Amino acid sequence: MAPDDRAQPEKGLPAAVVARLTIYLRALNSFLADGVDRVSSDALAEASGVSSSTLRKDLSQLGSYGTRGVGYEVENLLQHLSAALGLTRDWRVAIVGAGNLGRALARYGGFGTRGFDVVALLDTDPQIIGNEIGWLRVTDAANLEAVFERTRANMAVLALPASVAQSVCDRVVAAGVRSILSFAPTILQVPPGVTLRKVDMATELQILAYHAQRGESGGESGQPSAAAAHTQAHDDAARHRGPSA
Amino acid sequence: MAPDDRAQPEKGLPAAVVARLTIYLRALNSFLADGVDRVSSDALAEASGVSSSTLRKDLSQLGSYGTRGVGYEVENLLQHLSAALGLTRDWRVAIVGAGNLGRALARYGGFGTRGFDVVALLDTDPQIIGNEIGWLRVTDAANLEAVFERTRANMAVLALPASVAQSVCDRVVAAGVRSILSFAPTILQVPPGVTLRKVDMATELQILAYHAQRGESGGESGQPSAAAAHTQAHDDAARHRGPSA
DNA sequence: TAATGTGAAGTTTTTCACAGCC
DNA sequence: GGCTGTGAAAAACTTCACATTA
Repeated sequence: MAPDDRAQPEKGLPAAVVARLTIYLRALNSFLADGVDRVSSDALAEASGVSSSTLRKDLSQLGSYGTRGVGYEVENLLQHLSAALGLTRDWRVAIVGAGNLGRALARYGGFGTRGFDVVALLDTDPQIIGNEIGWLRVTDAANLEAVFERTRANMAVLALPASVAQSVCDRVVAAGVRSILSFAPTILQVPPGVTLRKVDMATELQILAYHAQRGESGGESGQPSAAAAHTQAHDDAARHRGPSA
Repeated sequence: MAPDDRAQPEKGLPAAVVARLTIYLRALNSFLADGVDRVSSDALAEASGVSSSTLRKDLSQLGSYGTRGVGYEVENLLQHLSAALGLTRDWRVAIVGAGNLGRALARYGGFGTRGFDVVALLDTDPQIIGNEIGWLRVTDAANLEAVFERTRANMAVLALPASVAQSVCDRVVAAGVRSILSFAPTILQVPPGVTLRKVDMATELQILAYHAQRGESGGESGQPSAAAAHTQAHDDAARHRGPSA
């Protein structure tokens, strides 16, 4: 049995690849908006800021969605990438923390590519609870568990000060959420089976500082390839372990 | 051979290492706040969510700042990490875009660990220009070049809609900034010599979706090590090329 | 004795180069 | 002819294991 083991998005993709797929997705959407029907691996790689070999290797892990001698059909590839990333179903996101950042995120209408519904916005501040932000009303974080159950939120975005981040994170996990995006400037611990990603301006600025500090070294400039001409930084690496069994 | 090529922070650190240094920095600050004087590589690794071998390898690239049989002095290591990351000098950050996100970032007082001064906040909206946000007054982005020169900003944070991000980015680069952190949900192209990092909720959610979609696979559970028990995702990878000469 | 620092081994990721197909 | 898909080579990164040193 099992005539074809290839093209199994369910099988487990390297973290670095997943991170790049999101970039390709954005580049493809951009091409689509410009009315471009087909792209070559070179063109897409250029727009994405990666090498064309990396791009082809990445895409080949999902299956053979290109046509030799021609390239990739933008819309088709977009479909397959979306499917691979799990964007065909809808995700219900609860934002915890309606301070400056939480409000900004909630109002951020173009919530990336669609597929992510913000279903709740919570806070503990009585002055903020009840306010209308975007299409949402801020609910009391004291009822976090109830709100998560009612809205069936399956992702949480933490827009909280560092001091309360861990305890709220624990409650969110206890409420059954296993995908968390934290904007809190602190290290969080989550149990196995929960995926946590972290976005942090301080970290990013520090990395920029490192590169700025050492100035641009007098690197050699003989690279005939145009593929390395631009600069783009991105992230990757998400670890998680199996269920507690 | 080559008796001592080590301990040269100026020599170029792997991108993955730089990303982790920022985590160690945060963990160390946390230890410091708790009044802890010394940490072992095991303890610091645990708090940072990495293996102790990785931690020691990383630190050894900076030099030998630990004491065998004892561990690392928190304050001392903090100093050395800060120096390695270029955080001993001050960086002047201009935030371009005073919409919801830009305002949130500007008000974000604990700007990570200190070392980053927000020196300007710019926008094009006449209704926003002149407003006071935090300790700043919003200035007209039409004068971007003048503002950057006057404030001697050497880092820029872009909190802009995708539609104008590239053109503003170009102006920022033309103004001489070579370190840019973009929150705009779009791919940006910058010339060689400029370091760009990108923070993007859509990307992060998509990566979470991927992991959530494939559920937690029934991985084998025989790992005796406790080092992999928690989950933390972080970023890395920043490419840049030599000066335009 | 305890815990760092580090060569060496192992694993993952990227690049190369070209076979295969349109 | 042109461009994808992919094995093989190269590079980067992580883990292991232990010599080393306070």
